[in-house]
Amino acid sequence: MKEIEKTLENKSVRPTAMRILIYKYMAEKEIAVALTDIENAFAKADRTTLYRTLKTFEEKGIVHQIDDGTNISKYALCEPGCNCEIEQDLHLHFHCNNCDETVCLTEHKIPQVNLPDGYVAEDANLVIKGICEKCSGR
Amino acid sequence: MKEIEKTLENKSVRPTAMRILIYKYMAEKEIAVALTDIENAFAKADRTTLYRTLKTFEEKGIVHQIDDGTNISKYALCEPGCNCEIEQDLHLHFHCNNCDETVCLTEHKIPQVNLPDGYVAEDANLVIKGICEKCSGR
DNA sequence: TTAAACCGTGCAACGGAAGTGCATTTATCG
DNA sequence: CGATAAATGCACTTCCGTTGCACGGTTTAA
Repeated sequence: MKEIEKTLENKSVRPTAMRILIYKYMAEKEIAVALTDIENAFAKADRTTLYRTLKTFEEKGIVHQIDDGTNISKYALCEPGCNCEIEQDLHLHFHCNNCDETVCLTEHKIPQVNLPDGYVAEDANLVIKGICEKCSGR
Repeated sequence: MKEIEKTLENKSVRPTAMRILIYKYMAEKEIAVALTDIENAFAKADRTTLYRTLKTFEEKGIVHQIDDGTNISKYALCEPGCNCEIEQDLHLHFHCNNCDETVCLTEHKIPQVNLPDGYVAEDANLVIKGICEKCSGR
């Protein structure tokens, strides 16, 4: 718990109770979460607060936003040392068509792609869809 | 014009006036279009019709849906011989951070990715974001 | 040919999610 | 303690995707 406080402070985010709880919630979940998920988990909290908390976390590099093709923004904690903004650091995401969960495959980086002349890459997003470990029965 | 009719019929879609127009519009545009784009282009047509037309087109393999990370579904015509459903055929998409346009890079396929044990890939989506040819000034 | 079935289209409305403005509370600093 | 800024909560708006229903034209079957 104290660790979370420290983590937030290191990223220059004030460790309020709400923020610590949200961080904790995301740390326990191993999958990417949507705003609605957090909303349901914390019935007490207002959606706006959660919304802005996620925005703040994202700006400060605490979480990264994931677009898994469901048209619902998901978020996941950045691994220690994750530099989302650097292209080489971009890992891919896996979305399960069965359980509808999205996970970070942190170890799997997005392969380098050669673009046509004139195109400049700044960011990349790769989502693989299929059946996840849990649902495939290994 | 007659060609479009034929194309639609070949895909077992009845070539109504509306559908031909929409097809024509998408063929002329070289970028992926959102429902709203079409809506603005055809002020007369109802949103629902366009929506369902796109759905139909998608089911019949005339267009493919593109998720470029803007949380707005875009659509683009399939190239002749495009088999969107087959993983090997998946091309990548480029979204320009400047002009906000999304294009298909049909020639650029999504590289094969090794997944952890237990994960089964069925589909993939790769979007590169950056500056497009037009905006980079070559 | 006429009736029935089907399909395409249009109108209205709903629901979910993102986002904004403003008031209020809470924390920080002098 | 008081002033200032940050965080939170409430209300509301907008946008997009989606659905239900009704009308009209076209196709199909008797």
